[in-house]
Amino acid sequence: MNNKALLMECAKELFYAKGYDAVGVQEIVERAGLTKPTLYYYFGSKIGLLRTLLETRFERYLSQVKKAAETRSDIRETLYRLGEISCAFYEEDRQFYMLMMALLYSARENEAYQAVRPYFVELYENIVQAFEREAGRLGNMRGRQRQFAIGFLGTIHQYLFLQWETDPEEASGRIGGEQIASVVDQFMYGIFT
Amino acid sequence: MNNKALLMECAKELFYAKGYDAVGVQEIVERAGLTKPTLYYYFGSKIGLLRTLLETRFERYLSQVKKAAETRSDIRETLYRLGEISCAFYEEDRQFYMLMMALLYSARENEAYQAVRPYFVELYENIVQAFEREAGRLGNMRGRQRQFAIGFLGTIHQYLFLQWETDPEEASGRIGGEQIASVVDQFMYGIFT
DNA sequence: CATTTTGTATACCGAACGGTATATTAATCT
DNA sequence: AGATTAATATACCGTTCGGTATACAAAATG
Repeated sequence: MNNKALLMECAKELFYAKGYDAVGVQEIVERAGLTKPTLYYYFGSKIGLLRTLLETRFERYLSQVKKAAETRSDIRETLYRLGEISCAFYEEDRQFYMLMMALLYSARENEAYQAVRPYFVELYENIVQAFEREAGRLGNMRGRQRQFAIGFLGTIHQYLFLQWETDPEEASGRIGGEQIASVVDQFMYGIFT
Repeated sequence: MNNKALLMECAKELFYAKGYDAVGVQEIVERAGLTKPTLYYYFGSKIGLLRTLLETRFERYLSQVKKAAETRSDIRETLYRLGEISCAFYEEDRQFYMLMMALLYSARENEAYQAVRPYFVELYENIVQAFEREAGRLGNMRGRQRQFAIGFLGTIHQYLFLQWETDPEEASGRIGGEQIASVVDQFMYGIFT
């Protein structure tokens, strides 16, 4: 692992454990066995480091979501696929997933929140689109696509958070596909009745 | 409003807007038109201020939850009641509610997280107890009371978060009781099938 | 009225903060 | 080989951080 990647990994671990604001630049470079100018050489600033970290890790997830949300198929099928993708993203790096959620829930005026926000907006809008297309076909959503999108993302996250509380470390292995299906089913029940 | 209450109010607003770590003691006292020794006179430390704030506002909510969770009645009825109490708590001070949630989602090693944690543990354990009693009557929960408790709290929060996203300020007025009922119903469907 | 308690301000502390000017080494290019 | 660029370190910057020693005023208490 080169020093740039090393710094991102160390920063991720510390941001996850102590929170973005509570971690100093000094602390990050010490963990990496480097010095401050090296960090500033690669990232320009502390927030630049966070931004690069988010970009690197979130982009692939987002592109998968985009593809799934654009694929014309049954809405239930689309939601299954989105659930699977999200779980895979969670399993790939649980710490990173939880860091993202913590940032999402942090204060609006905070730099760290503003750094994650665009990614979640894009994620959210892709889900909205999926419901939007379904509405064009069924016409029974009464403009509640945005609520459904938030609700769906919330439901998935709630399920993953439960997994996390049960077993934070990666011991238990993959999450079963049929479990995701039942979560989606439960969500669909709440929506279409 | 006396200076102690004033400081707590200013701190709440700033913590909500910028995050606990991102707010300096200086900033709090400036907003209140006071000086640092006054803050330290009342609260001893920055974290002491947060702790006092949480204690003051959370205790009443918690006592209501306790009462509702202990009351022997149909589980559906109990969950309705808990949903109502939680919504009332949210409406009483939306900023404070969102601050609490942000703190709950913040990093484990963070002082601020450790300050809210006990309250959520107690909240959570009261909900577990309610399910526990229901299990004693029905015996069909297979030890999943803890999961149900997290799931229930998550569902309620998800609903309130949706409200918040739709209208952060207090314009829209009270949330209807029948809406809460339908949220609880949806949750119950997921659990008992 | 004297004394103690409560509440507030001035002025300061050492430490840590994010960030940088400058130098040096290691690798790449011509 | 010489020049250039990329990558790293030493040592420092001013600012802000959480917190405090001290003094003083107002209010309560004897």
